[in-house]
Amino acid sequence: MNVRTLCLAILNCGDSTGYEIRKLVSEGHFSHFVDASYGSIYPALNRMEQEGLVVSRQEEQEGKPNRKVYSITSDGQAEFSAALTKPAQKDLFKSEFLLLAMCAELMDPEALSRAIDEQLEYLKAELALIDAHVEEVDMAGANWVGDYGRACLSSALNYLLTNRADLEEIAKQARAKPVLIAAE
Amino acid sequence: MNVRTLCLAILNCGDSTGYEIRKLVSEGHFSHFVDASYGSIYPALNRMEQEGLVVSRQEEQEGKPNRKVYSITSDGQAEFSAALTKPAQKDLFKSEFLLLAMCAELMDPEALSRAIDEQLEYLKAELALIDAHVEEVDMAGANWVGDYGRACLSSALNYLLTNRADLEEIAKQARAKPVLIAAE
DNA sequence: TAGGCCATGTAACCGGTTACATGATTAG
DNA sequence: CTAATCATGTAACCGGTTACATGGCCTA
Repeated sequence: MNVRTLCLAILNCGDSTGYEIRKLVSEGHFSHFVDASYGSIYPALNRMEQEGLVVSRQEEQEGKPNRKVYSITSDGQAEFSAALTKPAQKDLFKSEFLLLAMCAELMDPEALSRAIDEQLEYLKAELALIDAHVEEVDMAGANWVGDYGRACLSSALNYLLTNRADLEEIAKQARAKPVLIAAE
Repeated sequence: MNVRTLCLAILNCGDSTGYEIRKLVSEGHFSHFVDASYGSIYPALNRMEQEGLVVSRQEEQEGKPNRKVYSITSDGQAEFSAALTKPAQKDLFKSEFLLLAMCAELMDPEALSRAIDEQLEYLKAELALIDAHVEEVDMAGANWVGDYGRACLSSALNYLLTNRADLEEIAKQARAKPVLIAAE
């Protein structure tokens, strides 16, 4: 899923500006499963306007800069539909924390404990964000997606809380033993 | 986490070749939370050898091409430790499926059902992979990480199985009603 | 005999981020 | 007076992927 299609998806739900799209995808209720920055959103919007997939109008505001409000066209909707029809890409998940956890035996116990604390905070923050966003959004799918996210995050959180000691034990015991590599 | 550090992490667990590293990170037991391809692994390994973070030796094999086996040096271990000590990057999660789900009301019900089926298959396949990998690996952290993954994936799977009908209903009802956008 | 696995590597490309430029307004 | 928010945009950079080149061996 490239930024282009992402913008179409959001504009298909209603008119918006580049600024608002960025907020949605990197802080708002879309931010849990997509991301994009100004540097990719604005050029994408401009190019799509040239191609006739979206149109824009200037909106003046008092005390604030002008907004450039984009609307999706029927061509844009067609392109978006086409994107929806073909099989979705697989989820992408990258976790530095799990890499650390995998290498627990090589880690300094304190550094590991710190990493666990941070992961715990991160998971809690994500859960809180979902709660905050779901309230303020009225898309039909949003609640469903919110609950999906809660299910995953809370089971991760729960696992981490109840099993962190086991992981920390691995780091401690490895530290107690003489390092194997040195023995070779 | 860049490819460089990823290679160091793996070499810190034991000697390996570029070919093996790629297998581990994109098909093996690391593939659930990291990824990298030949085009980034080989250059990273070469550069790190120049910098003295790793060393290599040729190993001849009968009936197969030579292997270039890399070992981490003490300089490499130092760099890796440094990377472990500083706060880990947050998890990165991108999901085209959740984007579709969010836009359920705009989707063709059949396309949505297909997407759900595919997501279900994907989650099952990931779970099966974990089971397969955990058996063949002896790293201390691997079981812990495997269980973490199972916790997340199985709750996602479970949620999807028990709640897919609700999502499908959103798509169907939106289709039944006249499209709102057209009414504007 | 075709295709897949082993194994290493490179070059072109690309989708994106980071950092910057600009500038008014409002809140602390 | 400072920092943040609103708002749009660009240019340089970068980390990575894709696709290709090479070539022997093994399996269907």
